[in-house]
Amino acid sequence: MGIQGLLPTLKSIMHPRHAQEYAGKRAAIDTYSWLHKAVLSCSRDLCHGRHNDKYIDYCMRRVQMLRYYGVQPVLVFDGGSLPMKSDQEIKRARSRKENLERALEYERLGNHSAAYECYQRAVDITPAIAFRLIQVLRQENVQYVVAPYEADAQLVFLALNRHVDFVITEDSDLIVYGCPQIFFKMDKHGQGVGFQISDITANKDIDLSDFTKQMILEMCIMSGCDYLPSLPGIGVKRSHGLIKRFRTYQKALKHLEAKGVLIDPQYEQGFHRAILTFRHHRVYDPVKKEMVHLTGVPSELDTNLDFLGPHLPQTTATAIARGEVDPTTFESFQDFSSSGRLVADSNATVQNGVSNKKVGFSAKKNLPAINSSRTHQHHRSGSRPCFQLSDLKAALVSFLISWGLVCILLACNPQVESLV
DNA sequence: GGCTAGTACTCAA
DNA sequence: GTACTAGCC
Repeated sequence: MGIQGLLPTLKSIMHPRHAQEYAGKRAAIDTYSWLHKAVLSCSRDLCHGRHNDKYIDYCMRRVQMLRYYGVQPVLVFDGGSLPMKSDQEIKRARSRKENLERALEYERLGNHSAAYECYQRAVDITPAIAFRLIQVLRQENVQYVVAPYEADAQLVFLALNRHVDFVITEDSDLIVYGCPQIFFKMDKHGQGVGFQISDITANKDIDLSDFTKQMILEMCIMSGCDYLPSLPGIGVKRSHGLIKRFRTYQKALKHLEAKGVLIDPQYEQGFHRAILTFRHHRVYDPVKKEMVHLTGVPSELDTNLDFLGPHLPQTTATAIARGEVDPTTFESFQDFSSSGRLVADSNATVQNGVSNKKVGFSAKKNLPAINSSRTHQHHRSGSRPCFQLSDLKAALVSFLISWGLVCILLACNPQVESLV
């Protein structure tokens, strides 16, 4: 759900941007935010378990648009859900079920437009739906990675470690996770609004000039987030005022208690957990090819981190990241059966790092989730490997081929022109 | 003024 | 996931 009311309070530092302004850069994409809209055009079929490519077309058009403007996309998918979010998941599942029942009823009564609306609310973005898109990404040589848990944390990991230059999303949580550069609300033409953490000191609505990263995090959690509901009557403005005055959430809570506000004893512990969840979320490191924390866990931290979700063995984490196994069931994804429906083979599971023979997607098996050689090329940190001459040649050849293709397409296909 | 809760919206023929 | 807004404190 993100942080309610956060984006409007940061309006003064949100600037209209176009995808072409990010030419030459690499973007990590919150694919869920695309899929969420993309499935609307074919929700009825998806609710009935029938395949419909429209949502794939939606995503691929955006991929092509970004590539056209010189932006290299890396699509990031959500993985398993966290125990802390299970209540929310149950509520959403119940709401989808109710909407599906309503849709079927409206359809029986012949009210197709009402049924259609309910189908849109009933459609669930399953790992199988994501997997269909991943198959196309593989064919089109588009880089992707499936996060072990929340995509948000994975997106920020890629940005903080310079695997990408910025993130494309609709979700305000990216700011809470500390993402340095975000492109919000990008439409099909490539228009959206840009956000840079370095501008935060210039914000007008709420003064964040002396706020540290930690204070922004605490302000956001206090105003209510996915991992902790806010105290009654506390939104962004009041939590900002409290953190500005008291600097830490502990002191702010003490002040509220002194004023007679009743605070559940569990609340402070929940606050601490929420902080740790944002800071140390489990993500996949495409270079180390293993699960790591978004930011390193200090050795003195003796808290049990089980609420971050279990640590998965390297083979499992890699199979998930590559989209070879379902991140929620660990079952292997199989190709489509003759009926055109996606089936997961229940006999092919990865458990405790011991992979069954069947695990692994047969086609283009050796294509990594994020091609590590490419990833290395784009490293700008101290650990950046040497840039090889063969890489330069390959890059030059692929650049010339790409531009040749663009020119041919422009000459033959008026649809490409419409992207401009 | 700020928060809450409700509604509407995202696609695209 | 978002934005907008009526109604409440």
